[in-house]
Amino acid sequence: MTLRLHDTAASAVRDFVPLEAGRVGIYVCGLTVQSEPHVGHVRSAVNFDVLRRWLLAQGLQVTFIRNITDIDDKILIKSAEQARPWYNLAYEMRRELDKAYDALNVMPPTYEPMATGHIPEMVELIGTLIARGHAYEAADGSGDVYFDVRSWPSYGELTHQSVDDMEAAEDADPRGKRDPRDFALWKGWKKETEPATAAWPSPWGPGRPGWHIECSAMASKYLGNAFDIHGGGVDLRFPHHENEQAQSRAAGQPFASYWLHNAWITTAGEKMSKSLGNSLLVPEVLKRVRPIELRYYMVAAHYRSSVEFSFEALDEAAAAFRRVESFLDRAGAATGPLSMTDLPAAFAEAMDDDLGTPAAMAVMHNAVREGNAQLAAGDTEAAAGTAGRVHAMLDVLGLDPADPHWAEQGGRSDGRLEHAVDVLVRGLLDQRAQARAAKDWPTADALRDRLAAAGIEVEDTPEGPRWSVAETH
RNA sequence: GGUGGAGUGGCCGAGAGGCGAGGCAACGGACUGCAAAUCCGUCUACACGGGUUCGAAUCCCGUCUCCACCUCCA
Repeated sequence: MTLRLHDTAASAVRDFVPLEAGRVGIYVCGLTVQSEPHVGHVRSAVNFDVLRRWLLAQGLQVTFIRNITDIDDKILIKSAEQARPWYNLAYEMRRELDKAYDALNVMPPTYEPMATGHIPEMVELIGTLIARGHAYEAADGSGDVYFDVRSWPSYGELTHQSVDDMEAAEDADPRGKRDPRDFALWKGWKKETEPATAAWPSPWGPGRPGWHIECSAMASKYLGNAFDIHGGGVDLRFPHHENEQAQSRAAGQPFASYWLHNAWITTAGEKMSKSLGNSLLVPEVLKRVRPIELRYYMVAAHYRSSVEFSFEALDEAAAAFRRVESFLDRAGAATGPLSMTDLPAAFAEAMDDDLGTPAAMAVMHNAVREGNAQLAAGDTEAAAGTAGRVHAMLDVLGLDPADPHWAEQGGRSDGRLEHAVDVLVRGLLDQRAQARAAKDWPTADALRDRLAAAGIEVEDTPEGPRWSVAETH
């Protein structure tokens, strides 16, 4: 069985063969830290986290790079508006982003390079491009350096476009470009409007790097001139990834072997945007569902399908996940601590088929139903085995409730608090048990209603009553 | 104008020529003092019009609708 992945460059699903057996290098474009992350941003991170976990589950050694763009036009504009240094804004937003990633159990990258920490590498790469005749200094004395698109015949290859068919740029001010499609590698410092802290020395005068060159330089620094997978959101295919590939290859590097792109989370049928307000920022959504439930929602759809975000669908996903969680809870209670067992073959096949998480989820749900039936039949040994498989499947998806990471993220169990509440609830449940023994149903139901009013649900099971905090909203 | 993607049942979401993914909701049954949970069962599909085929949600042609991207910023 071979992992197959959809490669944008090939417009097809291809067998995945690492450049070096047993090792995989992945570069994923992170964010420009200019505003708070919304759920669309973290979807990309979650999708590639699933890819990473699946590769790890195959026993591969994975080097995972996700960058931070911490200098760009928007950061400069916003920080100026807020009258604070650009690096202050970038750092704050970076911390917000880290929090969101962490909340969703996205594994930290092997390295997380920041653009401003790699200026020398970018300057060197630009120098190489100029020396090879693929880049030039702007004719207008601005200090800009541009990539010469016409000098690279395969430009457009990644996104299957021809330069001549591209919409002519309505660029009234070509700013010293030879062709309107040429893009900036280096942006000369604009003394009048930009702070001196945002300019670095270079052979072409003070300035800062263009967006595309950052990723080219950082990818090769940490992964080498040739690496396996480059990922990002669909919007990055063009121009960003097309430009990256053109630059790196024009500099003589093979660059990425596979290009993976995740689709959007949309609202009202459209790409998320700030005009929709704050409702879709990650902390906002996490007021509604637990982080693990949000992650489930994201993993339940295929990474290349756009997902129409709605709170109703989110609630449904949360309900579905609680069913799985409830099975593991009850299986654990019946059989003792659960361990992971082997992954079902159908699950592995689904994951190998371009990370078919929907089909993989279906396998997991079928196992839950089977396990529930085993529990109902009193076959705890079989149920323990099934629960072990469910654990293993959830682990690959980063959704194992037993992962201590979730407890730190405000999961349902906080040991001390739960114990304290348990003692209090047990007292009431004892009273209810007495009432039930006496067939005093009104009293028994009144006690249950009282707990319900406090947000505690009671279920009677063959092993006695269980209580849990209601998840309704 | 170019490039890429989408339209599936009450809802969310898979699949990509034949055997109805899965979940949520609803309804019926079992279980329960009543519930809850669980199990069993049931219902509603493939945007539209043609075509190919023994057979089409899936392939072909046409049409409609929607989305994304098209070179810092726009």
